Amino acid sequence: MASPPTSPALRAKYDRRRAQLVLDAAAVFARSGYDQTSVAELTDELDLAAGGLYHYFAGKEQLLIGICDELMEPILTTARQIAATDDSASDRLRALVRAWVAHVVEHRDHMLVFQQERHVIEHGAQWKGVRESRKAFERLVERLLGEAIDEGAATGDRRVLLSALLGMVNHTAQWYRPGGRVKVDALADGYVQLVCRR
Amino acid sequence: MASPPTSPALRAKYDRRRAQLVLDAAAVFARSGYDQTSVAELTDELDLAAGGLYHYFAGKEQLLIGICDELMEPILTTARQIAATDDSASDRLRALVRAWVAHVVEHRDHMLVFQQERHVIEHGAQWKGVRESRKAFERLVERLLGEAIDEGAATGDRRVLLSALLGMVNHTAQWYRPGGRVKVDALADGYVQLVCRR
Amino acid sequence: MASPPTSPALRAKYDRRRAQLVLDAAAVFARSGYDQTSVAELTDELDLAAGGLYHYFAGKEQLLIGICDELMEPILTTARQIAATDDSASDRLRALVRAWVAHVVEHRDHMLVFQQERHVIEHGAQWKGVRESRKAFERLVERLLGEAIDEGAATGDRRVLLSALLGMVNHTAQWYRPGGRVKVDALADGYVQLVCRR
Amino acid sequence: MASPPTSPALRAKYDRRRAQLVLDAAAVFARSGYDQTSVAELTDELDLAAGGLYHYFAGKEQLLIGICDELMEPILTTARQIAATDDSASDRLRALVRAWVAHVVEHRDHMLVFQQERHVIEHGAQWKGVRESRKAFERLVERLLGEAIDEGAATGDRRVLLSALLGMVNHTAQWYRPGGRVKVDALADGYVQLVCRR
DNA sequence: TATGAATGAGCCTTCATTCAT
DNA sequence: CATGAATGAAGGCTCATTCAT
Repeated sequence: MASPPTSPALRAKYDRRRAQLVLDAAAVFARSGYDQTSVAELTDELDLAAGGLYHYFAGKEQLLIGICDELMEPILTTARQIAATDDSASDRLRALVRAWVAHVVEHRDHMLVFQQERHVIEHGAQWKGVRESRKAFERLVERLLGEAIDEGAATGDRRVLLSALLGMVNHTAQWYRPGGRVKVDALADGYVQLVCRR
Repeated sequence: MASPPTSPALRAKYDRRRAQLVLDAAAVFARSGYDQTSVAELTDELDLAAGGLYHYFAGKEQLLIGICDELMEPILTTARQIAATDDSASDRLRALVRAWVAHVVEHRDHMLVFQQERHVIEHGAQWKGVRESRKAFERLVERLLGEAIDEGAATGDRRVLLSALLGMVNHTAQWYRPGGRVKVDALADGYVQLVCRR
Repeated sequence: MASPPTSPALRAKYDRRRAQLVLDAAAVFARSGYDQTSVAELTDELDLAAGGLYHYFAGKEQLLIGICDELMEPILTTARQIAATDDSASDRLRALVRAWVAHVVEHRDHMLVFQQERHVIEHGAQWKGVRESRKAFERLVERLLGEAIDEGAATGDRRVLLSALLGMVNHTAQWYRPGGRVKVDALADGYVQLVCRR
Repeated sequence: MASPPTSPALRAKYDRRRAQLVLDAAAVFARSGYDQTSVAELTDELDLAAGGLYHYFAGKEQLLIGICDELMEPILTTARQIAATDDSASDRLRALVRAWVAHVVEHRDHMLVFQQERHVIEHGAQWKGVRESRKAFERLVERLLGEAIDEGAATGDRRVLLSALLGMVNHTAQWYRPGGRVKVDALADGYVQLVCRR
């Protein structure tokens, strides 16, 4: 892989291009499968020659890491901010789920790619960073659920509630299409009600 | 691939061995990844030489189909039987979710492999049968949920409830270990309560 | 490969079976191709299990050798007898070509298999015997042609006449079907006329 | 297989290389046998790494098709031109056989490979084009022979004469070496005399 | 003799990656 | 920066052959 340009102007252009490539690649992988898409097929769709990709990424896997990072980091940051407010646990939970569902819907391709390669990500050494982000996010949700239970806003086993919430929200990527009958916030609120009402 | 033996005695032995291979392969794939496990690695763990697999399966993918069939068919049959009883919708739903969660837990390996290869299964032509089974099962759950709503046992959007239930139950395979604190039936009942209580 | 039985009665039965297998294999190979037919496919058509073949032949190639021997040896013997008579060169040539064409037609399968594997036979060390037979036969035809030229029954370059005769007679296997309009002897006589008339 | 370059300059280079590979492969296969030569052995002799072949050909068989096309198409075109002239049938026949023998001699490798794989070519579905060319050529020769018979330049059964001519000319590849005693045109004329003189 | 499960070397092909231009 | 030809390791699969039954 070539090093990025050092001149600031060129560096900005380079970074823009790189980010766009991650985005486009996410779409291609979501549609055609990460493993099932060869670098040749990918670069075809990216309007790049086979070798051109390696100016921006050290390898195919770096693209996958880029996709996962774009998926995890913003929602983790947002979740931390929401969790840190003074609202009631159930209010913070609702806000978090809304942001989370919106993020999943907006990053549907990223999510689908992440789920395709879940097994690899959970086991490979080079995936530690992504794994840590996922775990941090889940712990955060779990803490909030615990507080909601303590508050009386939810009942049941915290671990079970967490798993249910993770399952239902993440599964959203498999079927939800924006612009359909169900609005994102309504969907998020629906999920929260399932977990919170007694 | 060799044809199966025609003599009944040998055929039974052949079928037993084949079924066991599917079972063992599910375990290997669940642990090491379907795509990440070469046939050589697989047959190593199956105590077979590389070519030996092809006496029982026409290709690596047939193994995957075998795994998916073992996963889908029994639960679809069971679900149909449960749905056909005279109990109330919420009782049938609870029974179905109990059976379903138990099946997921007992076939954890199968489930994890299925989820690994979900993208391929949803798109490949040779996967039509497996896809139909999945859809039939989901329609069945959806119908039951609709009845539960009509009965007043559940409230909310049927489509959303369906997706939530699918998400939470299937996600169970990612974390649940039998012999832990949470019992299977309690877990299933917990899921049903989330969906059903008002 | 198991050794043949020593008891004369059993040995005769064994030899009969072996000869029949060569015959049947020739038909299968002629139709489906020697290289394109696996031992499994072959033994299927021979009503034998895969391993059964190895009671009669040390390997697939021994079958091919058997086919070639059945093809070469009788015609070589016959040709030698014909060449040794006191008839004129052109009469002996006619007699030889008649016998030869009849042999090719009756052993069409053998011939087609021989031609399929001609390259292997011409180069492999284990094929020396078959090669020698072919060369001996061709030398015999060449000598006869030389005599026919000396006699004035034919004109032209001996080497060219030989090659033409070999080409036309052997090519017969590619198209001739017994029972058609052209009779075998007429065909043979036609070939001889091409070579002999002035 | 990679798609050919779109830029005209590169495309020309690509086509040149591809054509040269077909030529070189014909020589290798003629010597070592198409079936007996692994892609690894072939690419060794082609000064290419194992995978490199697949930039130019979708598979080993495409090489064979390329070889056969180079063999059939030029002679078919030439034969059509010769047949369309106003010369007498026997003159056209002589011209055709001269061109044909020259082609066989110049494409000895192609011819030997074609004959090696004759069985496959006559039966495989993907070989229809090559088969049609062969048949078209043979029909053309047959028509010319018929005219020669009608003209009184040849006598005998048209079908037999055709088969004889095909056999002798094609067999030439098995033994003729350019630079020997017999010149190509003399050889061709010798063949024509066999067929034509009364 | 006969069976068919099992072997394992070898095959063709794919594909992420490199590098001269 | 970009190209695309070339690499070579690794993959899934075939098949002649062996051997316990």
